[in-house]
Amino acid sequence: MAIKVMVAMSGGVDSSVAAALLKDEGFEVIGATLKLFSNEEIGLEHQARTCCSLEDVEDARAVAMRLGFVHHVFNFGELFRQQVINRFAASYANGETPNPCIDCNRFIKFDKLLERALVLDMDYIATGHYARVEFSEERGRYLLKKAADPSKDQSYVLYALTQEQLKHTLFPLGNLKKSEVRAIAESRGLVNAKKPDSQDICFVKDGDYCSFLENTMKVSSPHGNFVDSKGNVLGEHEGLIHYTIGQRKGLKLSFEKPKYVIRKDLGSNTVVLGDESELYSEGMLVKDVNLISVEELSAPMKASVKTRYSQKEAPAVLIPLEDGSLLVRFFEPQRAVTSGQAAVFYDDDTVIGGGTIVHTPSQREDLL
RNA sequence: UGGGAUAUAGUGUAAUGGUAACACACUAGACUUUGACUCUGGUAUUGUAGGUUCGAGCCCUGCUAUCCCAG
Repeated sequence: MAIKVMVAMSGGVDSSVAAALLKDEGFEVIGATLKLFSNEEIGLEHQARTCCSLEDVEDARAVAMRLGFVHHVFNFGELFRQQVINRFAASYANGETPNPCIDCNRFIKFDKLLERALVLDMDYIATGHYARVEFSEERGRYLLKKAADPSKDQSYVLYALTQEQLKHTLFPLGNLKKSEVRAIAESRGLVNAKKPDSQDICFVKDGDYCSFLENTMKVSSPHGNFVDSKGNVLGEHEGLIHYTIGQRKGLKLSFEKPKYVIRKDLGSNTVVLGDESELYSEGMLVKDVNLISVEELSAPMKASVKTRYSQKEAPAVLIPLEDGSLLVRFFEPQRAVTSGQAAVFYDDDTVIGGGTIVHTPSQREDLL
């Protein structure tokens, strides 16, 4: 009997090609497109184009039809709002810089969608992510690995997957290059072969997350002062949510040298500016840790650590703490380590695990 | 309404009298989970009115503005 796979299809080229490849390999494929939000919900005109627009659903459906398999649309709007959008807003309101894609993977695609797939008697779900899953006999564990194409690797946003989830997950694009994927789409005559890569946060139109937070989510972020590390007032800022650690542009202030956001203080509603040199951290605390390649960490371990998406990994030591969080010490101080962002630990191309960065300079002293 | 000094892009500075430079900011684009970082471009005829000179930001005069000292 054929192995059954549900492919999460966004309407983009990647997930479409993933479906095509699985079909070629003889899997019994069902396509599923998730309706995650409505335009009204995210403060847009009914007609406006977004990633969950009707066009995208139609693209996915067209591909499914062309390749000859069934296609469903699931409405996960309520869940998406709770688990992704609300968490995103809460994180910003708390002075952090969140990564909603990770939550979407963790709570929606690889949780609720997988659950539904299993209920429908599927063996696996598959997505168009650029990453690889392997089972290690030696460890008796499923491993998450980087994609063969390092420039497209998305293992960073998948660090939160559990063994149970990985066991039922396929990433058909893990060994392909983006150009190869486009070529396959082209040769199959898929409608979205030339569709631009998606980027930015899918539920925020034009990258304007500030107005989304303030107008749609009603997050209040009053103006306050820019100060230097000594507390001298340098100017007025437009609300904490407008800034992230390491930010240089958009401060609307000029000095002899470029200034960067080195800290945000929720209590005093101030944004602290400083020189590039003040951005570096010796280490950080990581909470909500999910481990993949190992069951648990009982002793300090060396790893390469990524503190932001598309940022180079840096060597560090992971030190397990009693409450399950990790203390991470870098070999070389790292730039712009930011609360709310994910820290992902690698051993070469294998994901050891990851978690959420909790980091404020004031904590640095007692922690390190 | 006494004396002195200065006046160059949004900001801070540069330019032996010879066709305005640098940094920051802003802006366009690339990259991008981050209007982030980074990268590549773009943006002023020098407070104002005259004068000297082949030629003035640079010299001279008036005006205006600002700063300092004295009141």
